[in-house]
Amino acid sequence: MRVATWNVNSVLARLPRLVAWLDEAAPDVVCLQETKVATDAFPVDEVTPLGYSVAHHGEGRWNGVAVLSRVGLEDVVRGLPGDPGFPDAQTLEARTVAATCGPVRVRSVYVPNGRTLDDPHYAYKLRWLAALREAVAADASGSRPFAVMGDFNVAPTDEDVWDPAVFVDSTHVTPAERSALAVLREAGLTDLPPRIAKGPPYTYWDYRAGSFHKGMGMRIDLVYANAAMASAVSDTWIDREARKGTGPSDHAPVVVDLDL
DNA sequence: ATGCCTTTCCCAGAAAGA
Repeated sequence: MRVATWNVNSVLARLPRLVAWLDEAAPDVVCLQETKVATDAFPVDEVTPLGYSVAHHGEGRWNGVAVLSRVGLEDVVRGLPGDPGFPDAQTLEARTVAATCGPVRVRSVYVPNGRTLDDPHYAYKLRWLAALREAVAADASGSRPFAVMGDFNVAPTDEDVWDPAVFVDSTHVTPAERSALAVLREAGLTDLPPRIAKGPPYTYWDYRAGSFHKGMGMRIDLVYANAAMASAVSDTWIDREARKGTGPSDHAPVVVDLDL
């Protein structure tokens, strides 16, 4: 079984690349982030011919997450219990959706960016991660294979950033953000390390300044698996090919192969 | 110099991304 996560940076703008990638990589389950369309505006008709059912949680211009599955799609849960919201609890953003796909359960996440350390968005990011820990606790400690995967907007270690000096006093690398991930793992989750194919295991490269070709990347798209899933992993890899060519997302997919 | 690119809103330029 193959599961994957990919921040597509607009599912409509990425549709040709997404369909081609689904056809080629043939994942059984895919978590998407930054769909940037309303819940009922997901291009379902474009992926059903490939065998996928869709659970989408969108809001329009920003954010938006989905689970695509060709092995069943049940018990869909949109949103996050205890979501702090931004800028307030009355304004909830579409940043997570969970579903059971055959033998596994997955949760697609698009963690808030944080913007800058003195921005209210940064405090929101930390509170959102704390709420996520509570939301995944039962699945993480269960016997069914489970993973929370997506764009965490945190580089877990300095090895996950091309130049840590550039990120001094920036979001994505602070002790508080990394601690929030550690607390999340304490729920019973393991960060699946991507196999090193060529160079560092980055999953994101800024569109600007030729970052991809200069190797200026970060590993911020993560798969956090519980024990039942981690023990079944046969391979974890980053599909750098998807970041090449015409009209790519700025993120590459992370793919996990399972022997269940 | 605080952009360099891409996407959305929708046709002008702002906001956001990380």
